[in-house]
Order: sequence, then C-alpha cells, then structure tokens
Amino acid sequence: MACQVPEYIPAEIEPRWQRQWEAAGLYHADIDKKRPKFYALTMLPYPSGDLHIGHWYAISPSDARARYKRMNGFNVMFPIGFDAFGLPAENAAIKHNIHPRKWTYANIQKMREQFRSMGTMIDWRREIVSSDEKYYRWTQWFFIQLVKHNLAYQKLSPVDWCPHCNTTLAREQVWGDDRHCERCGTPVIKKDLKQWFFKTTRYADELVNYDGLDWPERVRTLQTNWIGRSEGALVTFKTEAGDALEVFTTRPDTLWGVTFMVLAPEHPLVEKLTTIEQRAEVDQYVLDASRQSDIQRESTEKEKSGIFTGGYAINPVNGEKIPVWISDYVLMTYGTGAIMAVPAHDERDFDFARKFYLPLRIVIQPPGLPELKSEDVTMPLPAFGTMVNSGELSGTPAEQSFRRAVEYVEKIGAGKAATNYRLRDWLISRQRYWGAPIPVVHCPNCGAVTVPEDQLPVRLPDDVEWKPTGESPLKLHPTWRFTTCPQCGKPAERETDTMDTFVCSSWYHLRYLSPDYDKGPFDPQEYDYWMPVDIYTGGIEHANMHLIYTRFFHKALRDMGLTKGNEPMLQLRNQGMVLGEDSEKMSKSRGNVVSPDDLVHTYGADATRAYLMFFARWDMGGPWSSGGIDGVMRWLRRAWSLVLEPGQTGAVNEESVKTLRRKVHQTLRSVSRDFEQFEFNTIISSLMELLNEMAHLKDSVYGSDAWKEAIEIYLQMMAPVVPHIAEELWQRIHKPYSVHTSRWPSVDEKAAADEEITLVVQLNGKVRDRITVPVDISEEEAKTRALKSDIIQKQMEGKEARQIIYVKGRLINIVV
RNA sequence: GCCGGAGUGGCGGAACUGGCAGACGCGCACGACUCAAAAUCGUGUUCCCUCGGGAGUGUGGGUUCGAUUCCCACCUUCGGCACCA
Repeated sequence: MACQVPEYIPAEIEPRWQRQWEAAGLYHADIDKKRPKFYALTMLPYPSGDLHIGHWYAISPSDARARYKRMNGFNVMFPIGFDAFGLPAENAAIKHNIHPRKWTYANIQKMREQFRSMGTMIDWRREIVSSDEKYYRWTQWFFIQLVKHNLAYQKLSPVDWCPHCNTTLAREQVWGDDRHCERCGTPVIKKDLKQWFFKTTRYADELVNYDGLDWPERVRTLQTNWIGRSEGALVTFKTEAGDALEVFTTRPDTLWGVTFMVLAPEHPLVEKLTTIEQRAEVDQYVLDASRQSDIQRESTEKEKSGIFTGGYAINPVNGEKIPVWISDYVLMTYGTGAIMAVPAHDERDFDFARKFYLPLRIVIQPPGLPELKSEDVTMPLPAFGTMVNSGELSGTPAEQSFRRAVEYVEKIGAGKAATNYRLRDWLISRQRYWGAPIPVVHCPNCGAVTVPEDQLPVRLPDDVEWKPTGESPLKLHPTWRFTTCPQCGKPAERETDTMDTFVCSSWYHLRYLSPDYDKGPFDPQEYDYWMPVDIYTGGIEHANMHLIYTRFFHKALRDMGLTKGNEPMLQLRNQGMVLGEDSEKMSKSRGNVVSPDDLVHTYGADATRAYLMFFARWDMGGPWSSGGIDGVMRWLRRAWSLVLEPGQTGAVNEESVKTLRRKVHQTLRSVSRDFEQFEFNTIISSLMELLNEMAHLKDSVYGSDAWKEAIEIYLQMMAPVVPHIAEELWQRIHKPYSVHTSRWPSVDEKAAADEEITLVVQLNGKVRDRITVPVDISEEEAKTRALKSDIIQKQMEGKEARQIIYVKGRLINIVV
C-alpha cells in the first residue's frame, strides 16, 4: 500500500522546480501600480568564492518572509548582487598569482549557482556587480557630485594605516582596545597622508535622529554612541599675547572654577605660548607624544603626564590669569584640542591637578553639607547643589547654571552654545588596486580637478603589478597615471588611490532599481515606485560602518535632489550568527565549519532552510546541531506522506472536523503573526505541531472538505519556508501552478474560535486543578464550578474563600 | 568606568498584554515492527519525593491574589565605547 507513494527525494525535485521557476520568470519584479510594492533587501555579499552557512542564515529566512509578503498581495522585489571590489581578491591574487578580476568573476559565477541551489525568489535580472564598469562609473559619478556639493575634500592628516593590508582605513574600520584592522586584525599605526574624506560630520545631527525608522534599539544605540553628540559651549579665552584660545566644554556652569588650561601637544598655539625657560621640556614632551601609539597614549590606566608651557591665559568670565599646560590626555582630534580644566568637578582634571599640585576651586557646593573648602575635596564633586564663587551665578541652584552660564558668555561676547560630535569624516582613499579609481586628475596649475562626467568611467587598468608595496599599485603603472588636465589641457597626473568599497555599497540598493540604466545612476521612475527599502536585513557588525555610510549617502543625495525622504531603509532587522557545533565561531582552523553545499547534497535546500529558521531565534543565532537537522528532515518526510498517503475512508467524524479546522486556522493565525515579527523558529514549531495533530485526526476526517482545506492551507504555509516540496505537493494534489503565486489564506475566525477552554484553578496562586468549561461561561458559573472541584474541596477543608480572582478565559484563583 | 544584549530541563529553544513554566525539536529510556539492525510508529522524559506532595526560569530583595515577564540591588557572560573635555 505505502509502496505506491513515491519517496521524498529533494535532489530530484529541487533542481527541477528551480529550473521551472526561472524559465517561467516567476520571480521577476516589475513596476505594477495596481499592487502595493515591497522592497525586501538583504546586505550585499562579498564574492569570497564559497557561499557559507552564514549567507544561508542571512538570506533564506529573508527570502521566506519576502515570499510570505508576496503571497499577501505585495509586488515584492528581492534582488541580490556582489560587493565585488576589495582586498581579499588582491590577497588571493598575490597568493595564487591570478588576476583579481579573474578570481572575483570566477567566484561570482560559482556563488550564483550556489544561490540558485538555495531556492530563493531572487530576480536575477536585477543583479549588480560593483566591479563592473557600468556600476563603478556611477560610483565615480557620485564621488564627483559629492565634491561639487562640498561634501568630499582632501586633507593631510594623521590617519590609521594597516601595515598588513597596506592601506589607510576609516576610523570606523579600526576596532577594539588594541585598535586593530577590522578586516585582518592587525594593529594599525599612524601615518601622515593626504587623503580624500567624505563629510559625514555635516549630517551628524541628523544621523542621531531615527524618526520614522523601525530599527533595532541595539543598532540605534551603537550609532548614537558612535556619533557621540554632546551639548556644551565654545568659550574663547585669550592668551597674554592676545591670541584667541578656544575650548569646547560640556560644563559651562563650571567656568568660574577653571584653575588651569590644557592643550593637546599638537595644538598650534603651543609653540607661541611656550616660554624660553620651558622650551626644552615642552619640545621633549611634544616629541615623546608624537612617538607614542594611540593605544599607549589613550590608555586610561596610565598616570597623567604633562608640562607647563610657561604661558598664561585669561578667563573671560572673571579676568583671572591661569597657567596653560600641555598633556597627551587632551586630543587634537576632538573639540578644539584645548580644554579648560576644572579639577574640583572633573575627574581627569582632578587627577592632573593632584599630580602637579595645581590649585582647585569649588564652584558647586553640594547640598546638605557644611561649606566645603578646596582642601577638603578628595574626589571631584557632582553637578548638583548651589553655585558658589561664580560671580553673578553665586547662590543660584546648579540645575539652571548651564543655561545661565551660556547666556552670560554670549552676553560678554566670549562664546556661544555649541554641539560637538565624536564622529569623524569618512576617509575613503585606499592605496590598493582592486577598487573604483578616484576620478580626479592632479594638475600642477589647477590642483585637484574632477574628471568630467562624460569621460566616466575612469577605467581600472588590467595590466597592473598589484603587489602591495605601501604605494598605490596604480602609481606604479607605466602609463595609466599620465594624462592631461581636463581644465587647462596641460600634462597632469591621475589620482592613484581607489575608493573604500563601502562607497560602492552605499548606493547599491539604488542600482538594483535599474542595473542597465545609462542616463544616470538609477531610473527615477523605478525609484518612485520601489523606494524606500521596506525591509533591510543583515548583520549587526555594520552598524557603525555601512549603515551610517548609506544613511549619509541618502541624505547627501537628497540635498542634491536625487533621492526623496530622509532615510533609505525603513525597517532593519539583524540576524545572529551560526556557530559551530562546539559553540565556537566557525573557522577552517577549528574544523567546525558546516558546508551548505554538503547539506543541500544530503538533506536538500528545503531542510537546510527550514532548520536555519528553526534552530534558534533568528536575531540571536546559536550553535549548529547535526542532529537537529535530522528532526527537520523527519518533519518534511512526514508532511510528504501526510499529503500523499491515503487515509481511511470511513465515516467522517464531525467532532474531528471541528478540531481540525480549529487547529488549522489557529496555526494560520500564529504563523502569519510570526512572519510579520521575524519569529521564524516558532513558525516551524507551529507547523510541526499542526502536522502532529493532522496525523492523529487523518483517519477520522479523510475525504472531507475540511481535510482538503487543511492540506491546501498547510502547503501554502509551508511554501515560503520550504518552497520546493510545497510546490511539488501542490502540483501532486492537482492545484493550479504555482503555490507561490497563490493567495495567502485568510483566517476563518469562526473556525479558529475555541468552544471549550481549560480554566486553571489556583489555590493561593498555586495550580490545583483544571476544569473544562464552555468559552462563554459567566464569571459566577465559573467560580461555582471551580469551588465544586473535588481537589479544591479536599484542599480547602472547610476554609473560607477570602477572595476569588477571575481572569476571563484563563484562570480562577481562590485565596484562603 | 559608561552604554546595550543575554542568562529557562541533559541540549537548541517556547511562553502574545502580569495568569497552566518547559510548546516544538534534539538526545535518552521503554515498547511495537524485524531473525537482527537501521528506518518508521507508539509511550514517557525539569528536579526531589515517603506518591500526599515539595522545589524550580543566574543570585538576593520588593510590588501583586498571582512574576520567566514589572521594580531595586548584585553576579556571570557577550558586544560596543572608553582621558571625547
């Protein structure tokens, strides 16, 4: 009997359906104004050459949700592409002596096939490859627009250099306590170089505003901390020579407590302030500071060091003459590179004052204490209490003195309220070959001139010695760099640095709209229909890099009139990470890597997709389990035989029909909700649970309309998760092609409603009994029945119920 | 130090708005089928227990009729930032 039913062989059905879907263009997404659009985007993968389990984890649940949205009537675009420029191509090229281009495009070809084996609804007509000329032409075009709008500039400054990658890095790409390169882990060093920057800081204020965004709190916090907005004031002190010495402070209320000032060793006024007597010591200190690495210098463990310059400044609020010191705890890169020191109320200044026996003045008297004298102070004092020693602010509550102090300095013309940010401009120059060339010509007469737009792209030449020497490989090309100035026509040289690949990925979501469009970076008609991105999924590691860059791009483009709205991606969700079975990060050296190709071979794409959705909360991730996927495989086999194996055709039991329909529609309700909320693991659980129930009921409902309905809804619910088996079974029960274009069923609320419910009966908050009652039972009736329960009677033993709590549909709690 | 996430059986994890803790799966045990094994199916599976119950969601308190859920303090762990004025 059972031998009539074919076996479930994923390797037979999966490739067949993949071919059929592709041939039919089932997943083509085109403008259709009759349907609401839905732009589902997943982060652009790097073509490393092998699709790993992390790619599957990122993409297949996103695909399932996109499919769910499509079945719900949305016109869904789900594109993919390749972030194809970047260092690994060059490193592989150096190791294996193969051209980066060849390596990259071979990898892409392999990964396309791997992606196809996943069974996604990717519209391949929209694929982009960021190293294609037709793509990077527009990356260069954007660079030029940014220059035109004063959002890109060149500057000589100390920058982070990775000695392993042989290139500079943006500040966001330097990670951890030891300040290592985000890509290769090598600690970075400082170099003074002239580099190109994008002015991300212009949007700092806007970037900490997430209005209208449904983004995880975690990402918003990371970005907010990274941008590091602080409100305070800029106050101008004067040196004795009359030079303005500006400081940024977040505590203008403590201006009267300033007892010295500290400049960064690199501060331009150090030279002028230093007296003859102090000269030798100051010079030595400046030299020492310049030799220190950032890690040494920025260590908080280190005891404070510093030198008196011999110079003095005048405090504008009280005319006091205060000594000016230099110290490496003041950073030239933040604020103005100079601080006013208030040792009585700031821990760092307090430590410094202690070390060098500098005086301290209390300006905020803590409440409820006898009047404090400066010699009583053993630690910096808090910011609440009453102002003292502070001119006209004395005697007022400290709470208001921030505002009052700012008003005061504004009145006397010594400063103004100001906001400062930790965020720095984005360094985008890279001294590497495999990237988009920066479209600039350096002319001895005209300076840095951008290449005219009609001459784009500035092509990356193939015949280059790409070995890393610390110099840009393009600089070593015999002819490429020599050109003429687009402005004056005289001999000039091309910029030989290439762009950070994060520039390429800052706008790829726009190129998907029209990958072949050649009148601009994207077709405005497509833009108007598809943008903004409705859901963006990817890893959280990009919170402070790609996600800030792409928001910056959108805002800059908006101000150029190219994009609309303030944000490119409305909703963001992050997946976690799949760990090895040993709960460690997967790596070849640990030997705990799970290969998706092997999984597809052994279990099929459907089982792999389903297990990835099942084994952990998607946003958390967790360890892989080889036994776990067996469980999912069992589920698929059971579903297969549930649909295909005939049941007993006897009398249909009406009670069973009701139970079946109730369970089906309740499951439909929870599965729909879980899809909306990205709770993929409970989708699979619910489907497994329903399968168990259906298997139990099968023989008592087989042949009924309810059974037919149950099977159809079951396959439709499976379709987004396990698209191949669902399609195969859908065909085998003779439903019209395709399950993926069928309309998501709607919940029959009547059928889903419970007729009877289980009420929990508690005694003093402890569960003692459960009673089955009609769903519409009255409160009185429920209480009476609960009190009548044998167990309750026995346990109460004549005790009086003091109080009876009734929660409709849930429980009764008897308090004695 | 500051900010954020997490802590639930042997394991991965469920539990919607304060209301049955442990759904679903893995593993394990027992049973059926089999000469046998695998596969499959069925039953059981938080711990303790004198079989009445008792304890239990990192720890200690609190609020409440009732807390995995809310509040306070703390521990562990992961991630980010860190002399940012």
